[in-house]
Amino acid sequence: MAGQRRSPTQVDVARRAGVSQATVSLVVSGGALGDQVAESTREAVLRAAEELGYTVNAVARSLKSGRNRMLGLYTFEPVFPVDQRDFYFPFLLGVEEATAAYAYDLLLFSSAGAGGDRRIYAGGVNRLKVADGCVLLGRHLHRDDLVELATEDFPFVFVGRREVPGVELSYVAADYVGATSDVVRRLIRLGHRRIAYLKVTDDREWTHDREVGLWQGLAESGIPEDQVRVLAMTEWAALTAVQLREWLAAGTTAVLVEPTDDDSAIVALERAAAEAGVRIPDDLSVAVLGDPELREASARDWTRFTIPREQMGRDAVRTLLELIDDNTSPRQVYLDCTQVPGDSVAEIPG
Amino acid sequence: MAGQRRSPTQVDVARRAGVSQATVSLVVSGGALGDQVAESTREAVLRAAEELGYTVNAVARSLKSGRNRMLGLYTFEPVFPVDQRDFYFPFLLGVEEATAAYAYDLLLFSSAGAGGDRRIYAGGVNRLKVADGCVLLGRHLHRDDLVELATEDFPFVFVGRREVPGVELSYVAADYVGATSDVVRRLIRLGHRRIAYLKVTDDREWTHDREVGLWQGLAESGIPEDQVRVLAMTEWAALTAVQLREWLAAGTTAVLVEPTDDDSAIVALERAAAEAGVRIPDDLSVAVLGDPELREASARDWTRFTIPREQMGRDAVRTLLELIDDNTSPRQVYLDCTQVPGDSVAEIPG
DNA sequence: CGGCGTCCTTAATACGTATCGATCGCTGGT
DNA sequence: ACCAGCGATCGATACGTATTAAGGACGCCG
Repeated sequence: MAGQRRSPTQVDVARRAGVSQATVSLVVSGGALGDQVAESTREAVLRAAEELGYTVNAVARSLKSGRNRMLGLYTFEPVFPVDQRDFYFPFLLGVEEATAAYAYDLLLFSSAGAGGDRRIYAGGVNRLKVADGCVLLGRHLHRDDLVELATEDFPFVFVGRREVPGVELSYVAADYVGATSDVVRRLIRLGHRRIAYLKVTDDREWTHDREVGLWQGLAESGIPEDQVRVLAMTEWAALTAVQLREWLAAGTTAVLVEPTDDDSAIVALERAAAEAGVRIPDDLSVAVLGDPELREASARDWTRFTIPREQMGRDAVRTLLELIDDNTSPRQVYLDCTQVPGDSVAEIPG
Repeated sequence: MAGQRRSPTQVDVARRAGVSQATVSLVVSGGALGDQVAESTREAVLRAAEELGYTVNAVARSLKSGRNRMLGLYTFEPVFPVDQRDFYFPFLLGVEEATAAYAYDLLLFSSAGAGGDRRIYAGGVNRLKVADGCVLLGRHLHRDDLVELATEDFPFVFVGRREVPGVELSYVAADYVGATSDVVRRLIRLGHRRIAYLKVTDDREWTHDREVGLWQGLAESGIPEDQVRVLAMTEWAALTAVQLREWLAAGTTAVLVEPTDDDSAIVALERAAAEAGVRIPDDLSVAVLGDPELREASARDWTRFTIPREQMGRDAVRTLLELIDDNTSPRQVYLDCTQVPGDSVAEIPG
């Protein structure tokens, strides 16, 4: 029952077929030279392999060739994004789909987070290398790990723009700059002139890009920058009914909101508006700079843009395979977001 | 930029530290003998490793040890169940969770289905063996593959009961027999005596178990078997308004429905009932023998039972690890389903 | 000063495969 | 009869690590 019998190797097959191990390798893995094996020999080998129940040892093979036909997926998030409600789930979907399409297998590095903090080089070992390359994911990344990965020349692609000083990374990102400036230009076109911006303090790439998009949208519309009131996340305690009324009194007609993990900004804004008796969009237009989940938290059809998450996953895989196969230098890919009109933005008459 | 530089090995580190490769191995992988390395040597090695950016090669390591700390997940379904609406998705969730909990990585064999039909032994190669063991999934399995897997002594666990003549498999299954007999006994208790049963023709384990549960429930309630009218799937064309009225006329008060991939049985039944002017549950009680998705297809809260899918995934992993670590003989695990009262079953007045 | 044990390090080997160069047998041409 | 040429096969080696048996340095005791 429980023999734990060592599975047969090419040597076993060779012995049985009366040929050398090299010949067995030629037959079963038949590279370019696989044709030059005599038909009778091939049959003998295959029969022996069949009888012994031989199967190729993928580990040994990849030790030799350095290739595995496996792509890794690693996430810096504390828990692996398999939950369908998770922000990251669509990325996973896209990655899986593309991986399968290219006839690779997908290795989920779930184990990495078992002990709390997610590090690639836990215990000095880089498990990622079992795969031919790796797609990375997550907000809470460790830049040191990325530097180390890059210096090792290990092929990887981040989903989302990530910058590390002194290193050129590959990533597939949503074009937040373009999407945000589109939103701003649209607001201006609708007659808005004074705008508030609820910003995440944590100054990471995604926040930075939205801010750049904001200024860019203003510039392109010829609106001076001092027409914008920026409220950073630490100041959210200040996002009260009083604050809202004050803004309105000062002529503010629209608010841009950057979504967060928990979408608390949107919820806070909605609550403050309700308290202040401010109607959206009649008294105040609101545009969300992204694609919040907001299952039960808010039923409203916000004016927003959606991030092409599945597509980002697919493109990450494609880019990764280019890195691996063509050994090209790092690439940065940007994908357009899709504007969703929604009903939280109104026109300012005349 | 794109040097594709070979990453440093223990040999490189050894050279730089002025010791042998074996010593490096002792230091970095420090087995039981790791302590017997002089402190000065250890420091020198670690420094050299640090400077070279050495990381252990997981492939080579597992070639040596025969272990990988990877579990595989393979599905016989045509497309990998990453879609959240998929029947199989919760299994995946459970498997992933448990895998991570045990600090293993999860290898999704997505590639296997790229060329249409899913076979484990595509091209004579058993890719599954890269992993230490494998969880299997899916309705459209190839029993030959299972036989071959079993004869190879490769550890694997099926999610769902699967039987193959002459081989003892491991699986984690939902207790369909118990759940169905519970439903039947409940119907009897409510006064139902003549019952119809809509059965999937394709006689597989899951159908068989429900039928066994049906007869068992009847027997335990002391109801003769001829009180049941079985309608197999091929006869669904017969599931018309006329048929329904005929049943009612013959005294049938309840219908058991086995769910299918597309839940077409339920939809067909609901449509026929509407056509015939038969109200559920007033004129006819309906119990679903399972856990249909039915997103838009039917809004009703059917009387049914739910399959503990995530738990099955978790238990599959646990069982698999027992097979691997303790090298035990095959195990079969059954998990209880949960009855959901719903509102499609009514009492028959005394 | 020899013998012995302790502690540290190393050489050698195995894991299973892929691949290159070498070899061997054979045919056909001159 | 000899050699070129070719097709088929094999021997040897490398991939990077873990492990075991053996070796060497050193100190301690008699």
